[in-house]
Amino acid sequence: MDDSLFRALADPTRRKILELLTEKDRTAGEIAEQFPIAFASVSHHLGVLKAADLVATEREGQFIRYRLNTTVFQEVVRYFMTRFGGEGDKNA
Amino acid sequence: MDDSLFRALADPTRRKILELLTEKDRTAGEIAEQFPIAFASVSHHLGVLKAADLVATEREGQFIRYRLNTTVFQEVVRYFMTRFGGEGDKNA
DNA sequence: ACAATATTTAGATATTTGTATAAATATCTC
DNA sequence: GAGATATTTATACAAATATCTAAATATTGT
Repeated sequence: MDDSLFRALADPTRRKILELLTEKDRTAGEIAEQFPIAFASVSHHLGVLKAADLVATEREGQFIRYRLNTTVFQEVVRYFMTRFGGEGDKNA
Repeated sequence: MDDSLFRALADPTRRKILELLTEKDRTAGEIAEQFPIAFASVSHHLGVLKAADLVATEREGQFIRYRLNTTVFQEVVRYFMTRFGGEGDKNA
């Protein structure tokens, strides 16, 4: 299991970004305006998430649209279920 | 979802400790000797895991025995499944 | 090509973190 | 209680990280 994945998940801002992307795909700016920190800082977080393959991007004119890469989340779930008891899903 | 949980999982040594505890409960010393770092450093990691409630301890004479707290792992799985697509288990 | 908008990259800084050594605490045995 | 073993806590330090401001890059529209 890739180290960058868990490190990416370790930051609350990044987890919040992921949750925002659960609702719908968003541009970098739309994401950034949800946080009290500088745009450049959010951009850094987006880079970390992308490096961990948790999100993917697509340019759309001037904008860059971010979306979740759900495949990787399935890998995370699989990691936990296979290693730490497969009963975690019974009443999820 | 608690921040300490994901931060605890972000370190590869700590994840390895958790995997060791999957096999069987172990004392701090048994865990520490599996790693090339100082005992005190492993002890620090154990403290982080315990603070995140990922492991529990029980004193056994001179020894302190560590075991997984599987409940918390189920919470992690639930976190991912509810937020990021519940299909992650289909072929786990 | 220029100005405006969207986003990332670069450089700087303060905080956090992983590790080490040394000291402290707890338990056991004699 | 003294000495041995097991473990944690304290302190220090180097490396990693989150944030900032400023500069750079990319796209659009005039």
